[in-house]
This record gives sequence, C-alpha cells and structure tokens, in this order.
Amino acid sequence: MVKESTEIRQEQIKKAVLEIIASEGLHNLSTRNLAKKIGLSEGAIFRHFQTKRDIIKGIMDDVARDLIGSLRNIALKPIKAEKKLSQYLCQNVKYLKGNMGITILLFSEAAHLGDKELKYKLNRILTEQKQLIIKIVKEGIAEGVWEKSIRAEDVAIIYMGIPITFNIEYVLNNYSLNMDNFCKRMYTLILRSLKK
Amino acid sequence: MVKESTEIRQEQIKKAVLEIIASEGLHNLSTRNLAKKIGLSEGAIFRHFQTKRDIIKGIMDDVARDLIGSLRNIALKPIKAEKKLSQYLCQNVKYLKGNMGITILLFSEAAHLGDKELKYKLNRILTEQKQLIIKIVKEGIAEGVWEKSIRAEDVAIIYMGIPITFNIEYVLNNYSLNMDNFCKRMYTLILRSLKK
DNA sequence: TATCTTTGTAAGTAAGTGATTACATATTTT
DNA sequence: AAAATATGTAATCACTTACTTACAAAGATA
Repeated sequence: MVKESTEIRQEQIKKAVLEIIASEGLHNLSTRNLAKKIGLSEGAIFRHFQTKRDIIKGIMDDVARDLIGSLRNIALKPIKAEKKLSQYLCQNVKYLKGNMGITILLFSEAAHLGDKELKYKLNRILTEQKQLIIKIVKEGIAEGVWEKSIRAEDVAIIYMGIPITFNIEYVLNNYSLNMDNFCKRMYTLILRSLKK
Repeated sequence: MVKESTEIRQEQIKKAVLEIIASEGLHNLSTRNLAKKIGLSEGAIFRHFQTKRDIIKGIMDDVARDLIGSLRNIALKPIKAEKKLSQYLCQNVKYLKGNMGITILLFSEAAHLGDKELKYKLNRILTEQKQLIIKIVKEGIAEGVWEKSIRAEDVAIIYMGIPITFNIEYVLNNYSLNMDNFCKRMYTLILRSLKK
C-alpha cells in the first residue's frame, strides 16, 4: 500500500480526469472510473478532494494559471505584434493538444450553467484570452502594420473559434492532424484580414 | 389521458431534448426528466424511441436535413459568392440560435467517441458544411473578386469556429447577444481575408 | 518504542440512470 | 357493437452515481 501526499494525489487525479475525458469521453468520467485509472479506491479520491466538482474547479484554476499565464507572457514580450500573434496562436493550440480534454471540459461546463462559480471561472478564462488578443491587435494597429478601421474585439471573437475548431478537427481526424501546419495556416488567414 | 401519434410524440421528445440541454444542461437530460417535461410517463418515451441514443440520432438526422439543407439551398443560389457567404453565415448562426442545445449536443457527442454511428453522423454534418463553404470560396475566386492564392479549406476551417463561438458567447452573455450584429461583423472580417 | 497524524481500503449509503414489465384506456378497423 | 391495435401508466428492474463510514496501516514525531 503506497501512500502519497495530498499534493501529489491531487495532481494525479486532475491529470487522470483529462485523460479520461480525452480517451473515453465525458460520460465515463465517474469517480469510480477515476479511482480505477489511478489505481486507488474511490474513497481515496474523496480524501484529497471534497467533491467531484472541486476537481473540476481545480482543473479550471490550473488552466487559468498555466494557459493564460503563458499566453500573457507572449502578449507582453517586446516583439512585433505580428510575431506575437503567431506565437500566441501556436501556443494556444499546443496547450490544448497537450491537454486534450480541457476544451471538452470547459465547453461542457459552459453548457451546465447551473454552477455559478464554474461559469464565472470559465468566463474569466475566455475573457482574459480575448483581452490579450485585443491588446495584440491594437498594438499592430499602433505599429501601423494593420488596418486602423478593424475592430479588435471582432478579431478576438473570430480568433477564439480557432483553438476550439482545432480540437474538433483533431478528434474527428483521429488525432492525426498536424498542429504546426494547422496553426500556421490559420495565422496566415487571420493576418490577411488584419493587413492594410 | 390524451393520446398522440408516434410521429407527433417523436417531435415533442426531440424538441424537449434540446430545450432541456439549453436550459438545464446536458447532465439533466435523463429520460425521467424528459418525460416530466413533456407531461408523459417514462414508459411512453420508450414507446416512441427504442433507446435514448436513438433520440440523439434522430436529432442529428434532423440537423443534417434541416440545417444542411437550408445551407445547401443558399450555396446553390444563382447569386454572387459574397452574397452567398453572408447569407450562409447568418443562416447558420440563426439556426443555432433557434435550436439552442444543438451545438452542445453535437460537440458533446464528438467528445464521447465511443459510438461510431454518432461520430460518423457528426462528421458528415461538419464535413458537408465545410464542403459548401469551400464551394462558395472557390466560386468567389473564379468570379475574380477573391484572392486566388487562398486555400478554400482553410477558410472553411476558420469559418466553422464562428457559429460555435457565437453559441459560447451567447450563453456566457446570458442570451443577450445581438445575432444580426454578430453575424455582420464576422462576415466583414472573413471578407477582408478573402478580398484581393 | 509508543503515539499521532495522514493516507489508504472495503463496504456501505441514498438517489438517480436507462429500460422493461403488466396492465389500462383510447382509437381504428371490422 | 365487437375486436384489434396503438398509446398510455405505475411500478419495478438491475445497475451506476457521488459520496460516507468504520477501520487498517503507513510514516512522522515524541
């Protein structure tokens, strides 16, 4: 009987949640299946998280910290807006690919509506991502390389669909979609709509 | 005790499924809740559909028929590509708004992966939508109004994110998003990336 | 070494799941 | 009007759900 600290177990549990969603689907995300995946009893799960919902909340906090954090770093780099946009998009897609299941989890929570706290967390994640895009677009306009009349918020909205679409395509193409290619091609298109 | 034909009941059931998903979330979509919503017993549900999954399959067939049908009509109209694209996008968004819950349902089924038949149906719906977009883009290029070097498939991919994003925005904005506005603004942006 | 805290398990809980049953009542056909 | 058929219900099925309990054992601390 191996014992581990709550911190380690919590990470294992959150990781297993995403793995189950990505490989078996949301409907297989039961505490029973979760415990089996990690090799623990169901009771042990509830030793480290009070409720199943708390696990989801924990994952959303991770996303807010890791994904938004890395995106913010890119958005704040002292480089040209065009380069920022390219890196931002690729980093965004890369994160989702490396954490398959997150899109489904976030989106499905958006669908549940019931839990105000989860809805708020999701809203923050999406809003912050959009704000960073808006910032980059405005910078590009200020640099004089992108069209002045463009509404940065609209670019942000159309941008947000790209990582989500990647995820859908990725699943439907049986995980055989080339990420770098995808990312570069989408970047090229977005850039066309921005350029003067 | 009012009795109705299987055809009528099937329509009622499918409609109720989408209503429940849109207003109470996917996790509240139980056959029990479904029956309650319609004012029938649970047994009656299974008189008109063999399994719960058959209801979902029926809804997906409806989408394939109604949404894809109306989009195909637009794509085949004898009008300019620019006009087609505009109508196509707005019709697409309008349908999703009028059938809240469909995006969630389709997307969640994409996540389940298990059921090959459902996955196939979803794949067809998305692929057909994309093919129509590709057709319109190629027409615009042939007309000479859009840039020749553009890859129509890429436009189709970036396009597909728009209705989905609309849905997310719509839910998170508490259903107060102006559809026409949204649709026109997204069209303007897409058009910019297409124009010479 | 003895005690205490943390982490684990096996076996439960009540409530919910999709689906079936036996039977009743409405509608159509003869 | 009688028989046949379609549509309904209430009760129940076996099973799953998130979560809890009573207790055992590992690891840290005294």
